[in-house]
Amino acid sequence: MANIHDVARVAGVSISTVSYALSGKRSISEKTRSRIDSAVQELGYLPNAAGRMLAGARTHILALTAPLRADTYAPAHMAFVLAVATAARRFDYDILLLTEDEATLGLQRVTSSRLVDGIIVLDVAIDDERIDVVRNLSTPTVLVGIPGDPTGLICVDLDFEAAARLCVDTFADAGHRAVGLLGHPPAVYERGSNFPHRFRSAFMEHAQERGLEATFEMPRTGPQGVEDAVDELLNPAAGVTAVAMHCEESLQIRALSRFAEAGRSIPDDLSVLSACSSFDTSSFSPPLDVIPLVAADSCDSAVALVMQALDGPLEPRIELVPPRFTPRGSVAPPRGANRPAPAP
Amino acid sequence: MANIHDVARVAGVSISTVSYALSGKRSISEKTRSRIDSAVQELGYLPNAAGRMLAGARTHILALTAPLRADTYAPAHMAFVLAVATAARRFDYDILLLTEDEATLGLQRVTSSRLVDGIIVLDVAIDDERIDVVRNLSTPTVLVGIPGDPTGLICVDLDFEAAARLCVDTFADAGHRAVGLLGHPPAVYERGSNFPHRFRSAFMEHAQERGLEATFEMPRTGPQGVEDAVDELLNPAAGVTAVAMHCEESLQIRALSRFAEAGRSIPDDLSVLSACSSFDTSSFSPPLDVIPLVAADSCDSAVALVMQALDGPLEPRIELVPPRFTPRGSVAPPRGANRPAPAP
DNA sequence: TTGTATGCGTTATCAA
DNA sequence: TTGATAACGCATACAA
Repeated sequence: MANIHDVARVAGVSISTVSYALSGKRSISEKTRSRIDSAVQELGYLPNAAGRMLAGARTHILALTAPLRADTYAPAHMAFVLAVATAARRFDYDILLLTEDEATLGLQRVTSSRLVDGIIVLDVAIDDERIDVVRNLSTPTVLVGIPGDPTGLICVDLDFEAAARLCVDTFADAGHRAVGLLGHPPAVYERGSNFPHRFRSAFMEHAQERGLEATFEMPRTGPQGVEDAVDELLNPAAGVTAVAMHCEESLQIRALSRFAEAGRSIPDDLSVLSACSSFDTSSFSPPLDVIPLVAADSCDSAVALVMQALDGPLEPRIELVPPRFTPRGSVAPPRGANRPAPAP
Repeated sequence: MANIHDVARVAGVSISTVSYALSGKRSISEKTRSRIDSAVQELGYLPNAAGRMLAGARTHILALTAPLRADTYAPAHMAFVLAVATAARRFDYDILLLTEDEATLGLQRVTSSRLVDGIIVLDVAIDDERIDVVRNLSTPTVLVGIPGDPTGLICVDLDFEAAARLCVDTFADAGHRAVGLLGHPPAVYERGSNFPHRFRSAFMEHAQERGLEATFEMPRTGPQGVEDAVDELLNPAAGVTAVAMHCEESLQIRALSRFAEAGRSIPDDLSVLSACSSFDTSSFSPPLDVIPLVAADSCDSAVALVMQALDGPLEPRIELVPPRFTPRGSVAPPRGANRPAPAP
C-alpha cells in the first residue's frame, strides 16, 4: 500500500507538498499539482486513516448510537441509520455503529479514545440514558428527536406539531367537520419517544381551533386491536368523515381493510391521510395522501449541524424540519358538502 | 484527555511499562501493575485510537457492508447488523457501517486507507457486486450468506437445507402424508439471495425421500396474494395437513388469519411450522413451532472467523450453522392418525 | 522486571 | 511556491 512518501518520490516533490496538494490548504503550481495527481493515480494512493487521525485534528468518523428497542419500528429505524451514513459520506465521514447495550459506555469509550469526532443520537426517548452522557461530553453531538429536557442540547426533528396541524387544515379546508386520529398502540405513548404525544396534542388542539370535532383512538395490540379502534372511530354517532393515521405500516394496512369492510370507500365515504409515515403509501389500495417522515431531511440537518459544531462551538437549539405533503386523492370533501369550509 | 505519558508519570514508570501492563504482553510486577491501574483509574485513561492504530498492526475496526435493498426485510436486517456489532465488541472491535451506494467503492476506500482490519459482508446476493471486490482484497473478509460462486471465500450461513429437512422430518414423524410450503413472493426467488431456493429445493426433495406429497405456493404481492396462496395450499384435492411457512412476518400473520377463516384450527386441523424466522412467533395466535433464524449464531461465527483470519491466513470455507427447533404445540399428528409414521 | 529509542503516516509549523 | 522537520500517541525491538 503506497504511502505519502511513495507519492512524493514518484512526483519528485516533498511529502508536505503532496499533503498540501491533496488537502488544498495552500496553493500549488499547476505543474506540480498535475505531477502529484498522476502519481496518486498511478499508485492508487489513499491517505492512511490512522496517520491522518493522529496528525490531523479529525478522525473523519462519527459515532451513531441507534438502540433497537422492543417497540422500535425496524424499517423506519434502518432508514434513519442509512440516511445518517449517506449524509456523513458527503463530508468524507464514516459511521461507527454503537449498539443498545453499549449505549452509554460506548459513547464514553469512543469519545475518550478519540475514535470519533462527533456523535449522532438516534431514536431519542423522553427519558434517555444517553442524554446525561452527551451533555457532559465535549464531543459535538446532535440528537435526532427531542428528549424530555433538551436543555443544552442540539436537536433535530420533524415538526410533528406542524404535521398534525397540516392534517387538520387539510381536512378542515376540504370541508370536514368531524375528524378522527388513529394513533399508535398505547404502549408507544406510555414510554419511548415524545413525538406521538406532540402529534396527538397538536392534532386535537388545532382541531378545536378550526372548530372540528376530533376523536382519538389507539389500536390495542393483538388480533382485533386495529379493527376495534377503527370501529370506534367510525361510530356513526361521531359522524367522522376523515381519518388521519399516525401509526406504523402494518396497522395502517389493517385499518384500510377495516374501512373497506365497514363499507366506507375512500375518498367518497371517508377521507384518509397517512401522517409522518416512513413507508411508501403510494402502493396502498387506494394510494394515500401522506405527510411523509423523510429520514434524509432530519439526518442531513443533523450531520450538517455536527459538521458546524466541529468548526466551532454551536449554540444549543431545536431545529424543526417542516412537514411535506403529497396528495394522492385520498382526501376529498365529505359527501354532501357543497364546498370546502373557509379557513378561519 | 490523558495520554500514556500522563499515566506513566503518575505511576512513576516508563510508558512502555504502561503499554505492556495494559496489553498484558509481558509480565509486570504486582506492585507496578497496581500503581499503573490506579493511575489509569485516576486519569480515566483510554488509549488514543489513532495512536494505537498507527503503532499497532490493528485498527480494531471492522467494516460491515449491509445494503438495504428494496426487497430486504428490515427487521431481520437490523437483527444481523446488531448481532455483528455485538459480537465484534467481544473482541474489542467496533463496526464501521458501509451503505449500499458505497458498496464497492466504500470497501476499497476503507481497506486501502487501512481504516478497517476486516470485513463482514451481510445480505449476500447470488450475483453480488461486492464479491469480486472482496475476492481481490487482502483484507480478511467473511460473508454471511452464500453467493452463486463462493470460490475462494469464507462464508457463514444458516444450514437452510438442514432446516428444510427438519421441517419435513417433523411433519413426517408426526404422521403427515401431504405437506405444504408457503414460500416468499416470486420476486424474492427471482433475484437476491439464494437461501430461498436452497430451502425450497431441500424441502421438496426431502419430502419425496420421506414419501410425502409436497405442495409449494408463493404469495403474490398485493392485497389477496397470501390468501390466494393459502387457499391453493388448503385445496381439498391435495389433502395437505401440515404447512411450513418460509416467508416474512406479516405474510405469516396473514396466512394464520386465512387458516382460521378456512376453518382450520391449529394444530387439530392443520399443523403449522414457521421456518427460518427472525421474528418472535411465540406471540402469534396460536404460538408457532419455529426453526428460528438466529442472527447471533451466524454473526458470532462470522466475527470469530474474521478474528482468526487476522491472526493468519485462513482457508476458504462454507460454515453452515445447524438449525434449532422450538416446539410450541402447533404441530400435531393429523386428524385420524393413530400414531406417528415410523421414520424410514 | 523495567527503561530507552525507534517507527508508524500524516499534518502543520517554520524556513527558504 | 516549495521543502525540511517536529509533533501526534502508541507499540515494540532492543538494552539493561
